[in-house]
Amino acid sequence: MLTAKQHELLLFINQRLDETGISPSFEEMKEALDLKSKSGVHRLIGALEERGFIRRLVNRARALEVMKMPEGGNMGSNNVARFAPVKESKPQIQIPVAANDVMEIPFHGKIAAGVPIEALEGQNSLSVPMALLGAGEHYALEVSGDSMIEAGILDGDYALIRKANTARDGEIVVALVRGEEATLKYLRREGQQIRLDPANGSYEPQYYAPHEVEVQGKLAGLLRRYH
Amino acid sequence: MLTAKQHELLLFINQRLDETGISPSFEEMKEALDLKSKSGVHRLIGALEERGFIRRLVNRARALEVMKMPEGGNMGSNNVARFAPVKESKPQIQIPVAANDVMEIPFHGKIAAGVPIEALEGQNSLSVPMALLGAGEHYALEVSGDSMIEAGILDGDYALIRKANTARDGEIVVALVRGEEATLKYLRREGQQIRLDPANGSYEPQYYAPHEVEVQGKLAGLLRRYH
DNA sequence: CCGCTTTTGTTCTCTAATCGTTCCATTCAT
DNA sequence: ATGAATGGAACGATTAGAGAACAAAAGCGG
Repeated sequence: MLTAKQHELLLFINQRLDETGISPSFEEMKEALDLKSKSGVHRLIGALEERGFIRRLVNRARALEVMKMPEGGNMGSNNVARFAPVKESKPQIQIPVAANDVMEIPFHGKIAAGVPIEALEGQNSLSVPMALLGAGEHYALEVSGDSMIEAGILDGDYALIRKANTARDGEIVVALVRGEEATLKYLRREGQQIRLDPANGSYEPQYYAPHEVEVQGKLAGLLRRYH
Repeated sequence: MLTAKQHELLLFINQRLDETGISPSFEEMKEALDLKSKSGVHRLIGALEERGFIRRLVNRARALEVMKMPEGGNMGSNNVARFAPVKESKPQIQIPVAANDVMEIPFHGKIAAGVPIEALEGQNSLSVPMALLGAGEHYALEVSGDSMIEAGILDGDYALIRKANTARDGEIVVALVRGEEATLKYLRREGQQIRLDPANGSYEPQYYAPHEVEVQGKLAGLLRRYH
């Protein structure tokens, strides 16, 4: 895979990086390889780069980085046992996912905005891993307010909702109340009434007649971003 | 990868972050490098950022963050055993998936499992919307336990972690304690001590000496699945 | 909440030294 | 000889240091 000189240079670079953390300059490499011109180093670097052993920023001073070492070459400063043969310790480029475990779902704006959801159909969409969703049709909402914090749902979170007209007791649903207000709540039935339960001690459960509440979907997943 | 000055500055930043938790200002860095103008510092910072060693918020005071350290450079707080093999010193490149705004990140198992994270490198991976991540290298962990429930992080959630060696006060980090136990906690500095704060009234904050705690990353996002 | 001051970060211009790139002549080994 | 490796030197780009003016945040007092 490598010529003697290339191997020697690679070893030198790695050693320097390891000892000082500073890449050698072409001049220094020239010295180390006992060459009399930098042009040779330039070619060797090119070869090493082409073969994927090093990476670099062109035209930048001392901007070398060792990507992998040939078999037998010790690398790294870790004095601890080296578990993996160097080879596999540098998984190279990550293979792009075959877009099939990802799903684009529409983003419908904020919930608890006092507006029925369907109203604000934006064309924004969000890509989410399919693993978070099940079968069925989904959409996303941004959670507004703190009424569900005790369920670990915070202001600003993105709720992934599976469309549904019904839900079982205790599930978290998007409920449209009197055609006006969409909220995310625990759904519970109590006798002839529907009870929407927030998960926050400072809010009270709300009771409605069945015809006042329309289930628009149930919570299937949650995304949060920490800035 | 680095020139001498860049290396020196990086070491200084890392040390300061490690000791005080506060990034140095340009003025302080100027002094530390024995310069007479801040413009040089500015250029060095730019170079370090370009090379991925630090991250920063432009126009924000003292908003530096060390992403990785060069080989051979001792990373401040870990005088403790370093278990992680080479991996972390040579991060692989994360490639945004074809046109989509989705990224594959490695899944490293459960946290709070009593084992350093790097140790249980599976090759599992998770696709997450890029919108949830920022720049940098990320990985995912499954949250185990209820120590962070008051922060809306529940048992079974997937935490998306951005690799980093430092964090600011109040951030949620993956902390490796004494090289043994990895936990997700609020990081706070109290005098000469590191305080790891759970978000659960039934748990007590824990105090450690700086060298006992190694920050392995900070919380960047969260995924949850409702069955 | 407004305006003021201080701190901190950004940009620009010069100058000098270091560093990387390129092209071409030369040498070496088969 | 002939292809590959080497040497040499000119050239251009980056890095670095200094100084100053400017812009943007943060803190403060009213």
